[in-house]
Amino acid sequence: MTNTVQKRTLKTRAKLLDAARQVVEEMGYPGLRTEEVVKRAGTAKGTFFAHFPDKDGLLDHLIGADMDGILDQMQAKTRPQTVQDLIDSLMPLVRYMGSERAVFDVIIRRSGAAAIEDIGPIAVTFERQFTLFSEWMRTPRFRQDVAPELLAEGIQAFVVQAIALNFCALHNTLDLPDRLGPYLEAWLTPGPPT
Amino acid sequence: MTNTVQKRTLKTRAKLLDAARQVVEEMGYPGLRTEEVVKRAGTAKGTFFAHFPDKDGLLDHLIGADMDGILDQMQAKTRPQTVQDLIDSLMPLVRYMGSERAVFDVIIRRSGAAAIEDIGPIAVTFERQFTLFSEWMRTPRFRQDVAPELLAEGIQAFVVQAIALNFCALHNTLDLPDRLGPYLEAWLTPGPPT
DNA sequence: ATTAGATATTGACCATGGTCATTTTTGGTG
DNA sequence: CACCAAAAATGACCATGGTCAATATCTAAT
Repeated sequence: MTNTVQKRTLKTRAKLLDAARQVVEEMGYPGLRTEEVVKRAGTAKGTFFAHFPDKDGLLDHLIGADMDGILDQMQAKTRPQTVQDLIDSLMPLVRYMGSERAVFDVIIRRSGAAAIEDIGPIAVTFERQFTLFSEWMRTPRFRQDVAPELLAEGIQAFVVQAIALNFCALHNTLDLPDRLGPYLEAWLTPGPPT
Repeated sequence: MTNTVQKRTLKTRAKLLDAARQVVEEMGYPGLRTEEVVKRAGTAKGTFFAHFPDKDGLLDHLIGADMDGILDQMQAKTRPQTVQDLIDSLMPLVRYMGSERAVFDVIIRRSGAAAIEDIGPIAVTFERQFTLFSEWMRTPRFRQDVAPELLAEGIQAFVVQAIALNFCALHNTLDLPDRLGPYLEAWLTPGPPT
């Protein structure tokens, strides 16, 4: 019994991803149509859905790859020493996540998965974030009364909150770093307790 | 020039909402089809979209109404005095928000709006939450070094985070209140600073 | 080189959300 | 009551994501 991935599979997948990037470039995420992707890739529609479970699956790959690149940059830097430092380090990721409503929506939808087998690239980057942030928190510069992992999850929560509020007409008065600042100050370097 | 809302408008809208509730009852949110709603309401499809901007708009109303009811209950209670107390008060809302993936997704998508004019029922309940939580935070039982409003936004962020992780295969090991506990302890009653 | 079975591709087809020009109903006015 | 303009309802139609039985292609074994 053969059970190999054929070479053309990788080629076709690459063609689809390239075509998709091109379409996003030209029409933006809201203008992305599977028909158009398939047309440019020179494949049939069915091929698309043999490679990706659905349109979200494609977006997951495109956006996940971008996020992975940003995380590479972040990982190359030294551990942030202050909250301001942390925000500076976070901003590339935060700006990307909040760059478009369509992007943010996909990221939120795919940041976790109901089953292990459909964990996609974005969900993987969230695990990477978690690991990286946990590592960053292992310093006396930030509060020591709770585990670094908990602090890391909190950072993720506040990043999402800040971006979400920034998309909201009632709350988009503040710039992203200005919104993130108070959250993270309060979370990571709390003042005197009551 | 007449410029009034006709009586039948309200009737039709009520029929649509009733029909929708019925369909959700029978098939759940994932099984909700506009065709089915319209059929049961005895109207044409176009009528549906004259009353709601899109399917999400209908869900916004259904879910927003539920959340409003829960907030009524919460508002009737006295101000929570401890984190555990707070969690108990929050749980009805949290359980509802996390009851189904489909419900959570709509809530997240509609918790804010890009333009004032398309703020829907769910977005309104998020403002209500914010006001209520801010009020709850006006007590020396919780940390005093940051504004109650900031604490309130943090509570919202952690509620969303807890529910999101609970839907994720990699993280759904903890029960919701057990996940929320550490977050809110750390957020509202931080230990000795570094 | 042939063949068999696994793997990949195809495109007609379906399901469903959403549109809009047309028709019907409403309620105020002379 | 008859009339009219605004408001509401209609349903054929469109756009687009997704399916699947049929077909083509690959690869390994002989």
